[in-house]
Amino acid sequence: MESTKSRFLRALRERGHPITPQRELVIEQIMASDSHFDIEELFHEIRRKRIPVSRATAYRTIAHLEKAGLIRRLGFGEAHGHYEIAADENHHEHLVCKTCRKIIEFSHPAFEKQIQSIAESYKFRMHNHSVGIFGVCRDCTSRRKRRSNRK
Amino acid sequence: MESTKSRFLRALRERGHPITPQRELVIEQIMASDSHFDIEELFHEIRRKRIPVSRATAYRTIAHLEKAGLIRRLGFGEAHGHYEIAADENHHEHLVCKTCRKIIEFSHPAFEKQIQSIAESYKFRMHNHSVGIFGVCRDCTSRRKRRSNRK
DNA sequence: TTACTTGCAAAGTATTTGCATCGAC
DNA sequence: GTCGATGCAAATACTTTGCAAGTAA
Repeated sequence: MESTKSRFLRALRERGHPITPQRELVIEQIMASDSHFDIEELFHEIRRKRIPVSRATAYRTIAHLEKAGLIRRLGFGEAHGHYEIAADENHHEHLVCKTCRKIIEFSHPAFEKQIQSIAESYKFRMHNHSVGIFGVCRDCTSRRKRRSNRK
Repeated sequence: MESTKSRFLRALRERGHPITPQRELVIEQIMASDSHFDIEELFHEIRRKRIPVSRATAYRTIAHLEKAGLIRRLGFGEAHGHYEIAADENHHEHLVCKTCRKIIEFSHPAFEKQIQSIAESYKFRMHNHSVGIFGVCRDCTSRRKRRSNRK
C-alpha cells in the first residue's frame, strides 16, 4: 500500500510542483503529527530539524496540499489555522475539549449518511463537511468533580 | 414576547455592563443582519449611522455578547469572525455555498438528538456544537449547468 | 461618585506577498 | 535553461490593548 508521504509527493508532482527538501520535511512533519496539526506547532517542530524551512514556505506548502485536497482546514474557530489529513474513506468528526484542548475523533457511518441525506434534500452538492462538538471531555469532568469534592 | 433587543440589553445590564448608545447600535445592527453577520460587514453598516462606533467598541461589545451566550461564533474557517444569534431552542446547522457564499440554515431534530447521543456515548459534556456542510448550492449548480450547456 | 466605557493609536497575531536568488527537472 | 521554489522583510488582515477622557447608573 502506498504510503501517505509518497501519495502527497505524487500529488504535488502531478500538479507541476517540484519536490524540494523543504516540502518533504513539511510533509514528514504532517505525517508525524498523527493527523491533526496547527501551523505554528508544525513550524516549531520543523525549525529544530536539519533543513531550515521558512514560515513562508511552510504556509505555501500547506496551501498546495490543501488545494490538492490532501489536507483539510478545520473550522474550530481558533485564531490560527488548524488542519487534518484528509481521508475521505472513513470520514470522522471531532469532540473538542475546552478544558484540556484535546481533540477526540469519532466516526459513525449512520451519522455520515444522515448528513449526506440532509444535503441531498436541499439539492446541495456537498464537497465536504465538518462537525465540531465542543464541551468538556470525560477526563476533565472527573478531574473537576474530584477537585470540588475536596472542598 | 420579549424582543431580542431587550433580551440582549437585559443580559448586559445583569452582567453589570452599562447600556450605551454605541452598544444599542451594535445590537440593533445585529438584529438587522437576519441572524448571520461578520464583524467587518457589521462595522461598515454601523459607520453610516448617526452615532459613530469605533472598531474597538464594536469588537468589545461583540465579545460581551459572546461571553453572555447571546451570540455564537461560527467555525467556518474564514479569516474574519463570523457570528450568529444564539437561539438554543431550535438549534440549526449550516450549508455553506462555496460559489455564492450563501448560508442556508437547516434544523433537524433527529439529527440534533444523534449528536447528543454521540456526545453522551463518549461521556463528553457538550456545551455546543456546529455542523458545516460545504459545497455548491442548488442555485449555483443549475447556473453552472446552464453555462456549460451553452458551450 | 464610581466603575465601566469610549476612541485613538499602537501593539499583537496569523498569514500573504514582492523580489532577488536558488534549485528541481 | 526554464519555471517554479525559497528566504527575507515588508505588507496585510483581523483583533486586542493601554491610556486619557467621557458617561451610565
